[in-house]
Amino acid sequence: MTIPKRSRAQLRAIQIDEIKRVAKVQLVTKGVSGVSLREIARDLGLVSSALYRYFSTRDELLTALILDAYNELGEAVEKADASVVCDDTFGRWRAACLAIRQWASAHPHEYTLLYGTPLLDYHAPDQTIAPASRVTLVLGRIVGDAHRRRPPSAIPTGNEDVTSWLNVSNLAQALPGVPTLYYVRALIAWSEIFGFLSFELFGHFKGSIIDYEKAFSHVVEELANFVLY
Amino acid sequence: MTIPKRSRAQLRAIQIDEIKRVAKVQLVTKGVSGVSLREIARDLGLVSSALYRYFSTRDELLTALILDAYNELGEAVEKADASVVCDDTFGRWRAACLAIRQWASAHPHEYTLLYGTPLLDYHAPDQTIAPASRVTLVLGRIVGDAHRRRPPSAIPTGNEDVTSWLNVSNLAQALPGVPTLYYVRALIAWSEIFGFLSFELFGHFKGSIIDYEKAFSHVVEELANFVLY
DNA sequence: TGTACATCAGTGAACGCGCGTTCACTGATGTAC
DNA sequence: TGTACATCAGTGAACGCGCGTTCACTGATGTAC
Repeated sequence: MTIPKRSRAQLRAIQIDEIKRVAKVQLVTKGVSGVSLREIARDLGLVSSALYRYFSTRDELLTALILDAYNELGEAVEKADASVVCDDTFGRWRAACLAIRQWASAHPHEYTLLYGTPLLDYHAPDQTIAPASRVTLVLGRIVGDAHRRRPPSAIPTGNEDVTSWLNVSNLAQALPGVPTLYYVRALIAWSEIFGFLSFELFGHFKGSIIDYEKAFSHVVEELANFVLY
Repeated sequence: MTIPKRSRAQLRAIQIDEIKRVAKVQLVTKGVSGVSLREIARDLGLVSSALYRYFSTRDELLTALILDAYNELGEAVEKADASVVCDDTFGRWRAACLAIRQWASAHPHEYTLLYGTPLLDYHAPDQTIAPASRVTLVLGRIVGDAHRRRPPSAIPTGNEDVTSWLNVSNLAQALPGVPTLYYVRALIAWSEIFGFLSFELFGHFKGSIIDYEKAFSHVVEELANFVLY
């Protein structure tokens, strides 16, 4: 009987995963404020100070949870987008949006961690920017592809100067090939997807909507007509 | 020198206002979780148990804050709507939406209390339903008035059965005179207003928007075209 | 108009609980020569 | 291949702090007759 030997680095990685696993259970059952280092330690049969070998502060642990959540969501949406043939921009839009809702429904507390009230006294480190952008980049690419496929005659023109109130260079990067006139629409579509899901999860649609999945898919269609063409 | 005599009922009302005043300061400076009965008592020079004469539990105090916030916002929006001549539905829509944003910007923590992550272990009593509906009713009435003024020829028709996934009787009441086909659009417009404001206040638009007020007013215009005509 | 009694605001002590973080330490595992 | 030293996981006690809620009580204010 040989004991499988794991290196310190391996054991360390395993322990970090264990801590995050238990923390996520607490997140799901009691919300962010219920994530407690002392309770994690208790659950793992450790003394509370032992956790400081892995996370030097509670905020650092929360950051890890946030990063994981952004990456999970981002990966789900990227996969959904990739599962539809590139030319079918409407299908890609639909798939991406449904993937967002699916993830949010399956992980309401993680969703809340990302899109609910920001944590007080918590400041997201720069680390989180890239994972947080994954979803947005997918949506922007789809909108961009849709507009690149439009006949030039169908492209609306306008002469309002938008540079004073929108960050055009940033949006141009996120929405490649999209006419400036559509930037506001893109921002609306983007924020409406999450606005709808927040309203759904936070209970503001109670009494108005019976079947949320069906309602959301109609919303997605309306938004597609609004932003893709 | 006569001491102005106040009845017990008057003194009680004054004390309740004082407690709420201090609680709101805590709400603004430290968020909901920072609202502490013991600290309120300290601020007022009272012993903590004295507060139980006025609020039998912390949740009851929070409910009072929520009610006040809903009513403040509702009143602001009702006034904005009433300040525009009734026939000008676009003007009324614009005024109402801007009033929402103005209130949210001026009271971000109260806004968060109403539209951010719901409080854990807090269940809103039925009391809050009516004040919470005030804003929605104003918006619904404007949309309804807009549709009632449309020539019948311009009213789109569709034959999709919406009753299985929307609460039609409820929506018919909130959107008097609005064709069923527009219910989804109304829900989108409604949730987008708050979705936008949440994204703004919670920092998700950072890097995309420079002048939020101007961006919001464009959003309001797009939504008006989307939902009023 | 005065007395008797009920109501109610506020006191002070206590219950029982939670938390993040620091620090000096033991003992096992890994590394360099 | 064996020894010396450094690294690191985990311990246990402590610091210093917070909270909501209950309960028996005092003393002032209001009410009914």
